[in-house]
Amino acid sequence: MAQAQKITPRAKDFSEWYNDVVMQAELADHSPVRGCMVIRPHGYRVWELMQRALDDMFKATGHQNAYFPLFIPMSFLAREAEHVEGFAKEVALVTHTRLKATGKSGAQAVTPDPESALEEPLVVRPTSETIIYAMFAKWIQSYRDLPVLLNQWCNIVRWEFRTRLFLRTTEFLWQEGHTAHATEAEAEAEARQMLGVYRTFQEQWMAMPVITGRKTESEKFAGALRTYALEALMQDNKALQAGTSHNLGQNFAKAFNVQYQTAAGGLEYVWNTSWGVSTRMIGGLVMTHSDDNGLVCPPKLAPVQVVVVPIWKSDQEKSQVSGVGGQVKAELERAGIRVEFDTRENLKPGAKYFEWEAKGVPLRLEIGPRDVAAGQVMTARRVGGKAPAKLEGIAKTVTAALEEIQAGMFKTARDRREASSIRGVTKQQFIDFMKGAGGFAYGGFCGSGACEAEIKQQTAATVRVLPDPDFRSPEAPKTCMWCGQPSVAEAVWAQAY
RNA sequence: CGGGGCGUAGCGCAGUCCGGUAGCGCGUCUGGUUUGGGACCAGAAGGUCCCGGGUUCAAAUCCCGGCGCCCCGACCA
Repeated sequence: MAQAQKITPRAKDFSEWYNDVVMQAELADHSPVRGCMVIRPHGYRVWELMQRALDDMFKATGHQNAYFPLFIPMSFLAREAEHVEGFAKEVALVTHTRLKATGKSGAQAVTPDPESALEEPLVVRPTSETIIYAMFAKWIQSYRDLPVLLNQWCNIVRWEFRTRLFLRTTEFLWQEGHTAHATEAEAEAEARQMLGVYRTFQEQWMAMPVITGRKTESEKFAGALRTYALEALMQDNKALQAGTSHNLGQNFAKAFNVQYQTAAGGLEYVWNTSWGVSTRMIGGLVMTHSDDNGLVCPPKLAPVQVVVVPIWKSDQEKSQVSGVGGQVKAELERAGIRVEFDTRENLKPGAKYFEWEAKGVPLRLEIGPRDVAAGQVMTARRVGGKAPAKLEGIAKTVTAALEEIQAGMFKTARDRREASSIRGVTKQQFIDFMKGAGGFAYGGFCGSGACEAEIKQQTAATVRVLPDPDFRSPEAPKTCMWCGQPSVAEAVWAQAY
């Protein structure tokens, strides 16, 4: 309820709009702890639906779930030089194991008991490579033990300066896959495979178009050999990194001594990968599809796919439409559709419409006396118009409509992204583009970190990915769009979240 | 860590300049009438005015000192 508040229009203030949509769709709320969020039932349901789809895909590609601890010995983080460098600035530490009463009141009533200081502080995991590979070292002896294909669903903590609901919070939920392989080629194939899984999920479930590709040195994961990523373009033309997959090489294997005996009797380090997506995707979902009326959710991830709203005047009409509404609900449920029958009597139908629209329900069925008489319901799409539908075969009609909505959302989002992309940019076009509306800019790149840094400094744009073949321009650029030196790869730039 | 905004009922805000003991809208509760795009009438409940000190006969309001939140930038998934 409480639908009277207005959502700030996107055009007025995109950040405010985003906050309003998240809050009014009841996806999440701010917690008493700065930078942390509470994921509310409606938002958590979206996450559960995401988890289920992804988990099925992980299982189908041979992975098993496991769980590793929240606490990691501080020294573990330090074992891989690049890794510790990457995370040192944002780890939370556990230094004591108990509190002591001070006799004061309020916030000063308790204090860490100095007697209980840990000899070695524990870090709250910002990611689990170190503790997982420490365990892999115990479990892996022979080439017969490989590959190891694990995943865990968990929370992690990164102490961020500035946070935003779902997009960047101090604590967030994610999954992290961790694998060990006998050869570099296998590890590379795994990293690429999982990038493909993410792409399938984001395109087909989230209806969010992504560009896949490789990260440059400056953007890759701390400790990885190579990082691959998926980048989506939000409605404000800023890019969102929606997932990453890393070929870790033997960096962690060497740091944690993960070795195996080969068939020939030699001793080799394993090759690792890690890959993850997080609740950040929910932020991506919001900023890809939603409008000034609230959340727009693709049917496959909508907690409520269909809402049935009865309309009546007299008691007789009420019992009539309620009967039909109940039947429709039951029939849709039998067809596996997530449906809500909104029988609340204290709200007028219009108020219900606004509420369910803010919550992103893709399809609404209105049933009034006139519909009952005509053997039909009125269908109203969250995005798109109203049309009557025969009661007979309603489940089929609705299923088809949901599929059409899902496909339509992907197409709309992809068209929008393409309309905000330019290819083969020159330096001046690039500067103007980034200063103006922004979006994805494709151009030649010399590969130098110096060029990258200068571009970032002058335009706030970074290389999002060196795109995979599916996304490259028909003609490979010959020179770096910035410095004019020979291009080593096409790159996609954007200002990013 | 810089720049901006803000903290008063569950939510959104007015009142602060110019001190006089707190109000509006929405929501909530009760009863009744309503219901094809945000219902109406009547009644009711609900507040340490962010915290601490100071000035004053009197502080939401003035002074000093804290704390917290949001937005923008630097850093980052």
